[in-house]
Amino acid sequence: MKGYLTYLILWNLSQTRMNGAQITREFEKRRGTKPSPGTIYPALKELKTKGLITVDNKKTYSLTIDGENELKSACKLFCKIFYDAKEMSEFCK
Amino acid sequence: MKGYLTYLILWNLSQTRMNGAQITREFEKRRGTKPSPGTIYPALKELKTKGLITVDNKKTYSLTIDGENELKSACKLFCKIFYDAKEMSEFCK
DNA sequence: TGATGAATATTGGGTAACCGATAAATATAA
DNA sequence: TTATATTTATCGGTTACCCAATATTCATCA
Repeated sequence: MKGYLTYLILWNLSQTRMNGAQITREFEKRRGTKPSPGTIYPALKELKTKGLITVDNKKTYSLTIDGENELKSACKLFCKIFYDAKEMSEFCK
Repeated sequence: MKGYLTYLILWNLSQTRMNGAQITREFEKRRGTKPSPGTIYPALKELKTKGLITVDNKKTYSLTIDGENELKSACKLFCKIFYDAKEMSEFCK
């Protein structure tokens, strides 16, 4: 299960502003394992380059307007692909 | 968003037995675009090699016991990673 | 102030995941 | 049967995705 990292960074930042370490902990909760710094910071850098997130002087990241729009599209696609996620959660009980 | 294909093949086969063309159509519905045959058949082959699915003489694929167990674990992980999928679906409305 | 740990960042890959092109097998029907 | 479409399969290649290792900056407090 790869490929969801960037998407989840945007999603997390849409809920609350965070720094890199907080994002890392968030992923640890979700996946069980900590993502490597070599995973998280290049990802943040790329998102910044694309203008989807911004950083303040305290290294706190937050979504831009473009980032929110991007997340919205990604979110729509996610929900379309996994439209039956509810049944999945029943299945694995 | 990559990495969910194998997982969704297992999930689809847990719902109903299917051949390669049907699986392809299922993905077209979910993603909007058809996966290439170069995507779907090697994936099926690998799952068969791993003993997670079987094929009958009509090329109809179905889950094995191992496949069902594997799916269950993958499903649990999926639900853990995307535990707030419901809020996501609200977000992108 | 200096030291120690935490957070941030970069670099250089490795490989899983997927695709396009092509070919072969199978089904459908004319 | 012949022809046409559909399905199945393989192969080579590309890239997205992520990691480990290392370096640097920052924060905290003795």
